[in-house]
Amino acid sequence: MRAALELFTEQGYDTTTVNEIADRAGLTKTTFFRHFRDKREVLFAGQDTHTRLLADAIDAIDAIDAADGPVTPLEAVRAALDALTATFTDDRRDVGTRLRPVIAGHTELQERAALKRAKLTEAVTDALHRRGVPEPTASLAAELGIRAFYDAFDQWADPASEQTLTELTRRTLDELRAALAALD
Amino acid sequence: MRAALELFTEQGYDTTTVNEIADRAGLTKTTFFRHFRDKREVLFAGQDTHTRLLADAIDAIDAIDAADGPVTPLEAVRAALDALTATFTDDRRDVGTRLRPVIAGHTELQERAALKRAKLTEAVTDALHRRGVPEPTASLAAELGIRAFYDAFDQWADPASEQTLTELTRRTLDELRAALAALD
DNA sequence: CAAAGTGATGTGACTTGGTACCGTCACCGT
DNA sequence: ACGGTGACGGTACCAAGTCACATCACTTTG
Repeated sequence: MRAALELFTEQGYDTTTVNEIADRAGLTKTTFFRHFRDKREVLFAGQDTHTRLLADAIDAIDAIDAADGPVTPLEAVRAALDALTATFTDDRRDVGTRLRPVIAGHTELQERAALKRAKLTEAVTDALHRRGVPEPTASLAAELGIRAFYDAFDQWADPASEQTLTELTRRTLDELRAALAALD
Repeated sequence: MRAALELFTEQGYDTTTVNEIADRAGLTKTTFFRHFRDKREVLFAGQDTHTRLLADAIDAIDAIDAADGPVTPLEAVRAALDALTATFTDDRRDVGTRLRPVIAGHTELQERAALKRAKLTEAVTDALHRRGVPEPTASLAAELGIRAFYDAFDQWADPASEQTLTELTRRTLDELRAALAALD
């Protein structure tokens, strides 16, 4: 993954061949494809981790319910986002910074990103279903939360920003919720 | 496009080569790629038409403003959806019906679909911006509308359904709006 | 302790999506 | 009759992605 990101930023995404990536990593093309479904996937690995993080956080709420009374869907989403964003420590910020322009410049990568986002939303939606939240409330809450995450990530990836991704996400979610009330 | 959809349903998406599609259409591989960016695109052509339809409908509202007073963002979105869904006449329903399972079975196609959806949302968002709707209101209204369209399309593609896509979309949008109010 | 199993990697051949370049042909305006 | 334009065919080529087979380290088992 490191080798790939380096080469992509050095010489561009489409002018880098999988063979080059594998060479720099000290591997072969075949081995590369054993770890990544395709060339794009090397930039999006870790998605499974993220979906699990979100789902587990929501599933873990049950214990709290009994103690502090019912947890609303948006509160559950907030908890899930806290769990997810906590893993984005400050030393990984530059990865996001370098990743963004590469994705922005290539449609095939935007497609993968769009699907990954949809899968995250789906994971949160399913987890909310497991808590008994009905449709379409569950997916609306999920969409709002995931959107807050992505909006916040965009700010976080900016080197000028100094806040935690957790803080940014929380604030963004609050702003979105406020804007919703004014929708109609 | 017809040749492609036929072959995909007959023998599966990945077992059909571009050469076969071109052959059945009486063309060559080269000509195929002159019309479609890649193999997937043959199933998603018309996206440009849809984005233009949505954007134009919203841009056309200005004339109405003066007459009947201000139009809210969601009303503008509703008008855009009416313009879009009006083009899905009943004789095109079976295309949607056959398209759905093909896309559902292939990740690469879901990616393209996810990006197309994002692009539609973006088009609506931009059009709302042109009307002076600020962020994040504009994109929230856009997301809600596009989601209503896709949810409704899913019902419409079901052969059992007998309603117009316009009707289904309108009703879905109303339901989503109602669920929003109950979000928190 | 040897044999067999397991999992990660390498090797090379192959298919196919996708691009580049060039030639041909029809149509159109002058 | 002439040159321009646009759509198409043909060929060669590159790189993504697959597959079958071999190797090697490590572990499990009799």
